[in-house]
Amino acid sequence: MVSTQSTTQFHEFEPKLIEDIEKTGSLKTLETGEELMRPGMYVRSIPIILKGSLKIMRQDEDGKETFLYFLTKGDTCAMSLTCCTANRPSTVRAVAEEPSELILVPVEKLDYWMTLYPSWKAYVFQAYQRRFDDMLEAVDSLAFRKMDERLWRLLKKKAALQEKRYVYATHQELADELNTSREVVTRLLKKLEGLGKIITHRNRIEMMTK
Amino acid sequence: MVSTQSTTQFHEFEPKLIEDIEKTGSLKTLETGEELMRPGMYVRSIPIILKGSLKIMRQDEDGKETFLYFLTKGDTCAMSLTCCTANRPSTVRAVAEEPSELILVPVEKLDYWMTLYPSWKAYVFQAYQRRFDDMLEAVDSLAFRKMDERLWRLLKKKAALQEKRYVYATHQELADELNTSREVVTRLLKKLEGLGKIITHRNRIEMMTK
DNA sequence: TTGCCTTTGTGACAATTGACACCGATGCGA
DNA sequence: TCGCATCGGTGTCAATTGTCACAAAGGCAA
Repeated sequence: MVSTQSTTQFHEFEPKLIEDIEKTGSLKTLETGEELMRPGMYVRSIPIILKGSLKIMRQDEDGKETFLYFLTKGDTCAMSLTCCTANRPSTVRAVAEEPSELILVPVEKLDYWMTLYPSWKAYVFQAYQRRFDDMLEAVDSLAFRKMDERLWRLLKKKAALQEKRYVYATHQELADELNTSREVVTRLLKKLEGLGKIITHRNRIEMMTK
Repeated sequence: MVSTQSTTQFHEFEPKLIEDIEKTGSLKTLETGEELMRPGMYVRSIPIILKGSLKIMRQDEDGKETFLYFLTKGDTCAMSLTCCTANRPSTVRAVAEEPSELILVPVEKLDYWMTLYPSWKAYVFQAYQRRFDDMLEAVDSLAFRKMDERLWRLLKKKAALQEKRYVYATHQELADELNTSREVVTRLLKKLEGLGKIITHRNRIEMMTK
């Protein structure tokens, strides 16, 4: 049972639906870096993010990774939707980018609520649509941009997430998210620093432009 | 009005639905290379592919392109689904890979049939799911694989589409689909030929392994 | 046949990125 | 304070890919 407090932020949901979500959903808290999902895991519930953000990553067979997109307040995971309906294991990794809170809704409700609540149906379709856009942006980044711009955009996204001027990450962590090496990130960060876009600190990067 | 012939291949659809599709859908034929959709275009109908295949490409601002995935018989375009429901223009390009036939279903039916026909709902969700998988594979290709393997896999996919041992394409066309240069493709094809995987001809590549 | 356009082949070189080695700086805990 | 693990900085070199220049080969039409 979830407190009314947490779900009333979804204004577009019917009161009855919010009630249903609170009744059947369970609250989950994640620390920064904690995993919600990993490749191979079967998903039996749909997460709706109340607070914080999740980083969605794709892994290859050797464990190499690449960042796909962030999920933030109000978002839900399209992978969970597809995995649940097809009863297949996840093919992505979801990890908390910051301390986060989410509601886990049992899969069975997905379909049932779609027929019952128009707002739920709209929400699910909007989720698909947004994740499609996110995936296309990930493709753009990989296909068309060089590492320096990919890094710069990643930093801006991370800063925007928490609306802060500091991004807390080591060079190695950034390298992992871009599927490159730590040295390359160090070099490119120095370049960005030379351009006056950032100031590097230990474990932390200061963003100089909005 | 579409002939019964063409839609009866969708065995999972209820007879009533097939009837409805035939009543409201319009048939469209595409020559190889003909465009069904381009970025910026508003989509007012959902295409269901009856014959042939479509190549879905992503473009950047400068017109550079990268291949995303193929749609074949029975498939529908998830982009159309998201674009229609959100009433936004397309962000991808769809072009016939071979002579193709499709049914165009008016957008209004999308929602209506979802409530009416369980099989249509399942079809739409399956479409989302499959395109998600396709996008993930595109990301894998871009993020984790080098150009030689990307080229080899593209050739295999193209050969599999038509179940033939010849792929009809110039080096320039392949280069465009992989967002690289013609010279690189030529070099890598020579390498594949050296490995005995293909034989190159003018305008045509002969696949040696299944 | 001749001319011309398209396609393919290739050498040389540059830019980007990846890999390795190694060192210095920072910060924490014993 | 010392020891140690983590993090960041840098030089060198290699692999991959992109770019340019130019030539050869294939095929079509006058």
